[in-house]
Amino acid sequence: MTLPQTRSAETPVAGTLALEGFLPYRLARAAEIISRQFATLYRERHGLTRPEWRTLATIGQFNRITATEIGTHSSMHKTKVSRAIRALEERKWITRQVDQTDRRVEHIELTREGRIHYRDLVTLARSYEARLVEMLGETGAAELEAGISAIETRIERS
Amino acid sequence: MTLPQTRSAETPVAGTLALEGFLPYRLARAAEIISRQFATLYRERHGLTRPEWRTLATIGQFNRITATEIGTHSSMHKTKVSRAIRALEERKWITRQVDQTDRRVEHIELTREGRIHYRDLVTLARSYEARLVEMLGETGAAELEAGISAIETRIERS
DNA sequence: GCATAACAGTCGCAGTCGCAACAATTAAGG
DNA sequence: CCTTAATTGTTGCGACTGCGACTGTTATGC
Repeated sequence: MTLPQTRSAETPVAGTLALEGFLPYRLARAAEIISRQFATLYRERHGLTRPEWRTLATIGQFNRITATEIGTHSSMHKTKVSRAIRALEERKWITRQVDQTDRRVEHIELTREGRIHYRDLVTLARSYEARLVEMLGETGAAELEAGISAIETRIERS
Repeated sequence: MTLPQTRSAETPVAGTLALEGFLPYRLARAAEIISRQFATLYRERHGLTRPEWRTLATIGQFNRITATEIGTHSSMHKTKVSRAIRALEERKWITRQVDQTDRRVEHIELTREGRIHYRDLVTLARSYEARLVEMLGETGAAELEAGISAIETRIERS
């Protein structure tokens, strides 16, 4: 697959918008390319979906955490988190225990097996990120990070 | 909603990956924020979904185009395009006519009504993009574009 | 000319998504 | 207390998604 090009057959029409130059489209497309590429790795290697990967990454990062906190930290809707947690629990990669002082809350931790997979995922993630930076070049990667930082700090979320 | 923070309650654990610093995650998140923000505009104003917006934008850009070309240009799966085309046709924003020399192919054009909405969408898109660049600052926006360009030119798509 | 492959677009289906509603529990206000 | 509001996590549901199979058509190779 190649970059979306202006069709060879016809010329763009005046008074129009060039989709391939429109920043939100380009950003969405770039993110999707990277996301899919990385997802292929953890899907093939661990059989995880994207929500499951994010959930596992968050649990591993904090060792003991609640579902709501996972959602906040990984920018996922609570139903996505809930379903990912259930899937990871069924694989016996995590356990939950109800908080005794507030029984609405469940604390989630990795099992021994979960920790093994998490460590491997961290390695996978680091190596993919390194490969990505290498492909983009130091300059390109730095610019991308700076641009993303601008979004993170300057855009108010809906 | 605020940026995902390291939880105040606990400190990150050693040997882990910080999701909030992981480039693919940050990129996906940034794209989603922008995408949602812009989608709110065209959804509220024209009642379009994301695939419909991309499809309409592509048809308007080329004036006369086929479904396959729309998919290539807008990076969308052919079923997504097919369904978006049907929805736009039901609104009478587009028409299709079968190519007489190759009857597999359909040429799609905007109707008068479709063109009216398209022009408004172009204005909406340009003003959102301008607002976005303003929020990011000239530097931030330029860096973001450069980073995206690096992805577009250096990453081979799956 | 005929069989086979390639291609355009559609559709059925199973999986995923987010919203709204929900049960269970705790917090807040009088 | 006791009522009402807020919070945590789950679930039902309708909408959306991509895959593979399909129809109809054109291109290719013998």
